[in-house]
Amino acid sequence: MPETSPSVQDYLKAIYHLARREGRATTTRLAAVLGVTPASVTGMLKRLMAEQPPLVVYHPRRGATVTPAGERVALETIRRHRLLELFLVRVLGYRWDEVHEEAERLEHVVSEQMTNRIAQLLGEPAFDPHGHPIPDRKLALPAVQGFPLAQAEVGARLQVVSVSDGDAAVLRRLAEVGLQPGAVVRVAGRTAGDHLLSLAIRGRAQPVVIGPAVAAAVFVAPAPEMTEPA
Amino acid sequence: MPETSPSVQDYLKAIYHLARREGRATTTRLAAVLGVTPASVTGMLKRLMAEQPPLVVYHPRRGATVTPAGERVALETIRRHRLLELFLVRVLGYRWDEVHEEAERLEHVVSEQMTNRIAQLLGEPAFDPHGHPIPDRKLALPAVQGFPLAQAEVGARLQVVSVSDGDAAVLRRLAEVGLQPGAVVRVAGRTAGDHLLSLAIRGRAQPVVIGPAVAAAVFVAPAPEMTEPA
DNA sequence: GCTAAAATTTAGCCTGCTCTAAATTGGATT
DNA sequence: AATCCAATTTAGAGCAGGCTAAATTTTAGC
Repeated sequence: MPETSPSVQDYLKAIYHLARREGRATTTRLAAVLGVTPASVTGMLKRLMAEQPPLVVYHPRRGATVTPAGERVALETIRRHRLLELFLVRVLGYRWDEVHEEAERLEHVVSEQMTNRIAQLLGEPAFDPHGHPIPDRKLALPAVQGFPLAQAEVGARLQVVSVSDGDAAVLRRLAEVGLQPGAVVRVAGRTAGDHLLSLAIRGRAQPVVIGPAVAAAVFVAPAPEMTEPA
Repeated sequence: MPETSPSVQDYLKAIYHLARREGRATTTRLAAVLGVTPASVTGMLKRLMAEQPPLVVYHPRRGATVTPAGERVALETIRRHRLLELFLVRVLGYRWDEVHEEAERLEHVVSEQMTNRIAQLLGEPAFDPHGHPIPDRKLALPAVQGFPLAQAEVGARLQVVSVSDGDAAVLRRLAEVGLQPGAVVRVAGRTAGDHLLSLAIRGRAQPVVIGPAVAAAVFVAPAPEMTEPA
C-alpha cells in the first residue's frame, strides 16, 4: 500500500488483517497487499521471525501469524491509524473518503503521547469514520457484528456498519451516493452482479445502484426498528 | 538531529539554517548538526548537486548553499515544522518546550493539504511557539529583528522575541523560569558568564539567573513602553 | 615559502530492503 | 504413482546511504 517500501509495522498490520479476514496470510497474498514481490515477503518474514522477541510465526503451509508481541505492534498501529482518520475528519474537516492515505503516512511517526492526546480530544472514540473499531489504550477491540452487503436477502432493511477503506475510488463512490456508516438501506433487488438499493436520506427513500466491487466494501447489520426517535 | 538517517529535507533545512546563521554551511558543521560523519555529508551533497534541478551549489571553500529549488524545499519543510509546533500547543495542549521532536517527525509526512488546513485552523499564524517566523503559503518569511540576550546592555528593558529550539534541556529550563516569547526582562547584571535578570511575571519582578548556554538561546528586542494596557 | 594541523574527499565496505530468475516444494489430477 | 502447476524459497545483484581509514587539499603559523 505505501508507495515507499512497507515498514515492519505495515507487514505486521497486513499479516494481522489477512489472518483475520482470510484465515491465513500467505506469501503471495501479503505480496499483493503490500505491493512487493513474494520473494521480498519471504525475506522480511525471516527477519521478523528472527526478531527478539519474534514478531511472527510461520506455519509451514498455513502462512504467517503474528505472535503476541507482533499483534501488539499491529494493534498499536491500527489504533494510531484509526484515531488519526477520525481526527482528520473531526478536527481538520477532511471528508471521510479522503483520510486513508494521510493516516497511512502519519501512523508511523505519531508518538504514543500524541496518540493518547488525540484520543482524549475526541472523547476516547470506539469507531473510526469508516465504522471500524478503534483499539483502546489497552489495545482491546470493541466487538463488531456486520456481514457483507452482498449476502443480505432481498427486501431486508439494513444499517451500514462499516465500509472498507482499501480502494479510494470505491470510497469516493460510496461517499457520493451516501452509503456511509449509520446509513439505513433496503435491498430492493439484484441483477447480474449489481445491487439495487433503497437508501434513506433525510427520511426519503433514494434509489441507488451499485456494482459488485462497491457492494463488497460495505458491511451491514439488520437495521434497528426506529431509526431516529427525534 | 533525527535519530534515523537524515532525509534530503533535513539536509536542505540544515544547509539553509547554517548558511543564514553562520554565513556558511561547511561539511563539518553539517555533519555535526545532522549527526553523521563528514564523509556522509560529502556523499549527500554530491547527490543533491546532481539532482534535476540541482538543490544545492557547492562554493569551493565557502561550503554549500541551497539553490532556489532547494530553498523552496527547505522553506516548505520549515513551514510544516513551525505550523505543526503551534498546532501541537494550541490544539493538543502540548507545552511549548516539548513540541520540537514530535514536529520533527511529522514534518516529513504531512501533506500540503493538511499543512494548509492546519494553517487555516490556526488563523494563518506568523510565528511558532518559540517565536520563530512561519513562512506563508507563498513561502515568504515575516521579518524579525531581535539580537542575542548576551549582547544586551546591563540595565536594558527587553522583550523576548524568540528562543532557539535546538536543545531540549535548555528549552525546559527556559519554560521553567518563564523566559518565553513575549516575556519582558531587565538585565540586572552579569557575573562570569552568568546573567542576572529581572523577569516581569504578572506585574511582579522576579529575579532569575541563567548560564551562558541558556542565554545564548534567547533572542530579545527593546521592550515596548507599555507592556500590558489591561 | 614550508610545515603542521584541520578540513575534506576518496575508496572500499556494510546493512537493509528491494528485484529478477532459477530452483524447489507441495498438492492436485489423472 | 507420475506429472504438472502454483506457491514458495534461494541465489545473486542493485540501490541508498551510512561508516572507517586513508589520501588529499587548505589554511595557518612560523
